[in-house]
Amino acid sequence: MRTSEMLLPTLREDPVDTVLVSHRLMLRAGMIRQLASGLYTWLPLGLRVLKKVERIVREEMDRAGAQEVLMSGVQPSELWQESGRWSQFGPELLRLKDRHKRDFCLGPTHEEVITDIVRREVSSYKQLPLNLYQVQTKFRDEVRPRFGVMRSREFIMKDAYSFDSNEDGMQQSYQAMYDAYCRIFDRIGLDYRAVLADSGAIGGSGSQEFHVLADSGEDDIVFSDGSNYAANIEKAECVASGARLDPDEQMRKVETPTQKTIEALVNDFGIDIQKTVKTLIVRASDSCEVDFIALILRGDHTLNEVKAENHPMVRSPLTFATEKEIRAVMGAGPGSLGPVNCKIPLVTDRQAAICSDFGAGANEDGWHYFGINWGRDCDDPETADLRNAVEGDPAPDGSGQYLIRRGIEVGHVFQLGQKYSLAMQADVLDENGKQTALFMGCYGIGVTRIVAAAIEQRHDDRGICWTKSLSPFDVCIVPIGGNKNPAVDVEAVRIQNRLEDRGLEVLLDDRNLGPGPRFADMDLIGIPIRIVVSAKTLEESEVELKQRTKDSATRVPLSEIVDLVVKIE
RNA sequence: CGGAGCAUAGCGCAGCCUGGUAGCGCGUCUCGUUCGGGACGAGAAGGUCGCAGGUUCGAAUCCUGCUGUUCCGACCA
Repeated sequence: MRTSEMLLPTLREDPVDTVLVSHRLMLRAGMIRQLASGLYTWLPLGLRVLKKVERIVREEMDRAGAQEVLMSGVQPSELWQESGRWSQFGPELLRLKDRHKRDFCLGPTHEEVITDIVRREVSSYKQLPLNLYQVQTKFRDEVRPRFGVMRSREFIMKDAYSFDSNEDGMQQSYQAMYDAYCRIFDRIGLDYRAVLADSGAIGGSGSQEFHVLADSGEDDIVFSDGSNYAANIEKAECVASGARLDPDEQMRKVETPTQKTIEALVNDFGIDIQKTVKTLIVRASDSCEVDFIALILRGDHTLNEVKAENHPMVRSPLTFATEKEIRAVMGAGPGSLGPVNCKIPLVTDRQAAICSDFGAGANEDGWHYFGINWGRDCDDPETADLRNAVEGDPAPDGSGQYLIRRGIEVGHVFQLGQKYSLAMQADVLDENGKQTALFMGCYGIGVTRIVAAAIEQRHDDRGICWTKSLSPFDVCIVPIGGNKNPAVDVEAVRIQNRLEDRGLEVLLDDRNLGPGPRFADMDLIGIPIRIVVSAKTLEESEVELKQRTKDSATRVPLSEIVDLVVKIE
């Protein structure tokens, strides 16, 4: 390929309104252009990278025994009503009507469609296990698309679905996908971690996410410094550190006319923040006899909304009480709430439950109690894991302490179990001729997001630094001074042909520009190997070889250049 | 959905306050020179100033409404 014939609209200046390096570099390198909020056109250079990712994904999925299919991006509402998600999904599901006024949606995922095809076409356990995947455009009407293709509304995802007749089989299928994912991310060359995850609204039992570690990531990933334990902060278990001490103080009531926050309480009374608790009022689940319950956390901790929502007494979705509701049930406003004389059920975080001699609101405006002790001043608490982990927390397996890093979610594997097969009557006959609902797994990889994540991890101040596995071209050739010495251009083309004969993808930068802008562009678009052909080096039958991530170039005899380049990893 | 910006040539921006011929840099096109890290000269093209109303003799500029887009927050298999 020649740059003179390619649509390669590189930008010299930084585009405005780009927060992420990857977004800025993808625009500058001419990989993508924005069409509308959260919608992008992939230009030739970007598409080449995208296809590299897709190819690796396909090869490893095929190797793991999955079969590729392609499902419609537009889906009929009936299937979604059957699974119950037509009403569960919010405005993120883009709904539309056809000319006959029938309801459809743009598929944000394809569990319903795949379950439908399998229940129609698969009727016997002998046809299992089965794993079907596709590489498809998904659409989710994100509230706030941002960061270029990192969080766009339309994006390409590889989604796979496994079907087994029993739970054991499902777990084997899940493990096979987990292993395939590791191979995929290894081959792509990402620094990633597999972490435990909440299965969220999609439902099911086991779930792990694959995260690329990057400061720009949107998720907090919690690791143990002493073992392989790693989890999304949504999921990372928090155990109580230490044990509750015996009471030292008597409970006393203190007037706190202006102290409505933990911070004010700590500042104005000089008490240890770890000797305070805060009280949050949320709507109770339908199974409770009351409308609201109170969640208690230690003063320096924050509520983990996913954990809270998963608690049987808490309504899903998590709904905080309004100030008016709080006053009605508690008799005091937020800022003066606490466990003593609390009129509604309490659920207390494990760590808050081992506090002693602590301070909390008195459920009376303008008053707090200090020196509170569980069991003496209020009931012994019903405990649960409700808070977000913080660095230094003990790991639940006792192996060490938590560290927290940012991660970009690029893959997610779920054991769905029978959630969809039961809702949609996807059954097969088992060995005994008995109807049994399928055990499913689903497995996603954010293909477009991987391109951005790879750039987040591999770039410098001049531009992108592609790994060999993702680079849009293997080598670029920059001829210099061809206008003076025609041998330069002749030799550049000869090298190009010889490299292409060896199976490499070569970009020849034959634009009628000075060397400066061409070097800058080749650095920007990140081709890992650069060959410079100039009159100066040609006199000695040599060319210059430079690797994108190395500081200096080397001189190589013309006769050896092709063999040498082929060998570079 | 709350809050805050922005919208003028392909890109980046000035002009708006104080109404009166639409500008600058980069890029693009032509010719010539130039070729080891974003060259030089000469010439040229390119704009319903986001859209719709209003005020005015006259609106990019003032007023109203709308749309798009970005950022912060909430949200997010």
